Amino acid sequence: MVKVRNDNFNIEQIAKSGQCFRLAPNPNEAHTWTLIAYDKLLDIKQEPNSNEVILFCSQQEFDELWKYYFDLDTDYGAYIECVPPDDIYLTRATQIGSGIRILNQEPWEMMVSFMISQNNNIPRIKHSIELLCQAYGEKNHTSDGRVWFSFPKACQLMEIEKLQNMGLGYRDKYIQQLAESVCTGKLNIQDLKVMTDNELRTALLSMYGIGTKVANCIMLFGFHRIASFPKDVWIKRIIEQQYGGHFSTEPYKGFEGVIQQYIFYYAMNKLDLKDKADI
DNA sequence: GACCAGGTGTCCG
DNA sequence: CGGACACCTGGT
Repeated sequence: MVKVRNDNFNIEQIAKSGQCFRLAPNPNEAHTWTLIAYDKLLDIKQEPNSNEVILFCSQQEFDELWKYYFDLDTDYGAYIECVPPDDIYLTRATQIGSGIRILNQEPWEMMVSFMISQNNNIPRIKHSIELLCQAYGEKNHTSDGRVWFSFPKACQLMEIEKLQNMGLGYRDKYIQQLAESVCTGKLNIQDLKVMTDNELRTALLSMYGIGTKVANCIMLFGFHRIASFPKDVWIKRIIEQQYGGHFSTEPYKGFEGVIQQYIFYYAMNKLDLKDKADI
C-alpha cells in the first residue's frame, strides 16, 4: 500500500475527465476505485475532498509503474497558475478540476479506444471496450476473488468476425485494419513513440478511421503529447459560447492539452449546475 | 417509430 | 481546400 499526497491528484476527476475508460468506482466500497491498465489491476482509495490517495500496490510496483502512469513527477499546479485571472471560465474550470492529470496510458489501447470513441458516447465506448476485453483479453483473478480482463493484444483483434457483437458498429473495420497493421509489424508503435508531434500526427492521420480529433486524442492520451489540443463538440461549444468563437492557446504553449482537459471536465460534467442542485 | 448525438470517409464542387 | 451526407448504435 502506497500513500500519495498531492493537491492536484483526484481520482474521481481523472475518471470523469474522458481520457480513460477502465477506471471505475468500486460498487461494493465507498470512495474506492478500480483501475485496469498495463495488464494489472489497481485498487485505489480517496476520501472526498482529500488530497491523499491510497494505492493498493507494493512500493516497487508504484515506483516502476503507477508513479509514471499518474504522471506524479509533474507539477500540475504550475499549469493552473498560467491561467490569467481575467479568464473567468478557465479559472473556474481549473478550480473545479484541480485534481486532473494527464495519464501515461498504453498507446495501443488508446488507439483502439479513441477509434471507438468517434461519433460515440462514453457509456457506449466503455461498454464496447469491456466486451472486447471479456472476449479477447486475458482472464485474471484478484486475491479476493474478483475476475478481471486485460486489454486484448493487437493479434487478437485482427479478424473482422471477432469484432462483431461488440457494439462497435461501422468502426469494426477501422479496428480490424489497425490491429492487423500492428500485429504484422507493418505499424511499429515503438517507432511512433520517438516521432516529433507533427510526424506522429501525420502518421496517425494516414491510418484508416483516424481523423483530426481522434489523432489528437491518441497523441494526448496515448503518447502523452500534452501540446495536443483535441477539439470535440464539447470544446467547440465552449469556445463558441464562452470565448466568442476564438480561444487563444498562446498562454499555454507546450501544454495546451492539459488546459483542454480542464475545459472538457468542467463542460462535460456541468458542475456548476450540479452545485446549485445540491443546495 | 422517428429522431438525435457524435467523428470520419467519401464524394462533389 | 469546404460542404453535404452516410455510417451504427443506444438513447429519447
